[in-house]
Amino acid sequence: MATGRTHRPATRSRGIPEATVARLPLYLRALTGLSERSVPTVSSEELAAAAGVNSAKLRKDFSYLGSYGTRGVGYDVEYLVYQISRELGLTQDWPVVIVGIGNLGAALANYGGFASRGFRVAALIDADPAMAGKPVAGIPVQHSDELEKIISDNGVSIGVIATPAGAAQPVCDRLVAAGVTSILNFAPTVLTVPDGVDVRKVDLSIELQILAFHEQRKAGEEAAAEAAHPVAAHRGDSTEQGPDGDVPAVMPA
Amino acid sequence: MATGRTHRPATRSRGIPEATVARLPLYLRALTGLSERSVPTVSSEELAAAAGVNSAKLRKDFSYLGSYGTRGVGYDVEYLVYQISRELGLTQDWPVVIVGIGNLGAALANYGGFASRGFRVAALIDADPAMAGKPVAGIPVQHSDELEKIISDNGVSIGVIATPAGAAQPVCDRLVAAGVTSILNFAPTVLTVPDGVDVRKVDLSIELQILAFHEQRKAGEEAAAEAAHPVAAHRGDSTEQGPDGDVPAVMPA
DNA sequence: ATGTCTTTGTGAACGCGTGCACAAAGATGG
DNA sequence: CCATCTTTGTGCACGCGTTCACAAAGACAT
Repeated sequence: MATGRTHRPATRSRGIPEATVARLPLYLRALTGLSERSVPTVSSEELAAAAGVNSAKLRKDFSYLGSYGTRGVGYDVEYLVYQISRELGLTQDWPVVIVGIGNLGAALANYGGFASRGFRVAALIDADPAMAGKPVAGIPVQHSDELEKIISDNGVSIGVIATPAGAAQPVCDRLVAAGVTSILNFAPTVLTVPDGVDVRKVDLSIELQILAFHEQRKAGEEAAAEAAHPVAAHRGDSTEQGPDGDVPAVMPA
Repeated sequence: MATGRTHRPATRSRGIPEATVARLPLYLRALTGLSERSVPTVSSEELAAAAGVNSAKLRKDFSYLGSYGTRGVGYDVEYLVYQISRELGLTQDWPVVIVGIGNLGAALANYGGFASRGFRVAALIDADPAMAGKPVAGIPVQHSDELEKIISDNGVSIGVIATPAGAAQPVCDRLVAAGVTSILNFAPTVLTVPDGVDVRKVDLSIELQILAFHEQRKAGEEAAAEAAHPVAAHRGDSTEQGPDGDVPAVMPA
């Protein structure tokens, strides 16, 4: 899970479990697809398959929102789209700022998934004076000096940090001081924020490391299987290097 | 949590809980920072603070790896870096391919966090013939036709998908058929893969939506607090544009 | 109206993850 | 060598999340 919450003691906001909230966007996307194909109703089984989850889980998730289904029939697609959108707060307009317009920041500015979901890129901000005025995704980049003014003029409450690691905390502090209360952090750093501010972290490197762990484990099991069946030698890896690589220097208790 | 696992019934790989594995990269980063500053040892309390977690949790996490600390002193930084790296499989070289060299793919190719952690970008692949040969991050982009050959020649087992949503599943299928067994997916789609293949998902839009939910909730509470202040309006939750917006058309059971 | 059939909504059980609190272990000083 | 002090490693309890399994609810046909 690439999610890094920041000190909210498992608060179930208004009775909706955090895990459920995290899945609502998934359902919403699947439903939007159905809606575009003019599918009128959908069963929990079908929708669950489209969203890649268990149908029981989906039904329980929806039960936290209310009784929006019809037994024997399923869920009305349009109605459910509306209910979930409203629950997530996507029926209103969320101006966001992106700070740090490097490769990643530019990618985010160009990302279509924002505008289609009620998010509006209010401004792109970078510390490099050479970037100022240069348009990215049709929006002129503004200098960091303008940060506080931009936030307050546009009523921005959500900020995206795509700066290098070193700049992240200072930028974060300025965002918070200016009134931002939700931060999506792409910089590989642990951000410290006051109470009441939400931080979510996306870390590309961490995701890859988790994959590497499982990959290594799979390679190890495969090697063990090969040792049992010395014939089927797939993938000439290296010289056998099992899951432990070499011998641990300290014996576990 | 930007994490989307794919059908692994909470398998605790080799006794290490999934939640712990997800935190190991976090510890590793904090430790690397200490190592660069030549700090010899660190206590669980200090390291936990640097990694942004609870110290008890950190100690329990490390206990799954073995007894690598010294009571009364703490943990040896260098030794711990090595142990965690080995556990995550970062002592070996992981060639990865990035498919889909748009804004995001380019950002990933330029991302420094990969190379420094045992990952090597073996190839950049794109379906657009116009991109072929063009260097991105110093690596010439190759055409999709070469995909299978690249994977097998380089022994690639980890693939990164940064294509548009529509192209993701076909690309995924080809990657898997060619031998890739771990996939990091940035496309906003649910990927279907055979057993034995790991998928992790990073979805920028979903993270923002989760933030919007909490933001809305905060705004609602704030409004409720304001409503309570002026004349102490008890339970005025119906006419107020609170967290519910408008009145639900269906009454919950 | 009655029965059958489909699908929801949920009570209950279970398992994982988290955090507390403390005993064990080792360092350090006298 | 003994006492004290620091910090680890972990047993235990608790709460959240997941899954099962089924009763209730409604559609639909007769």
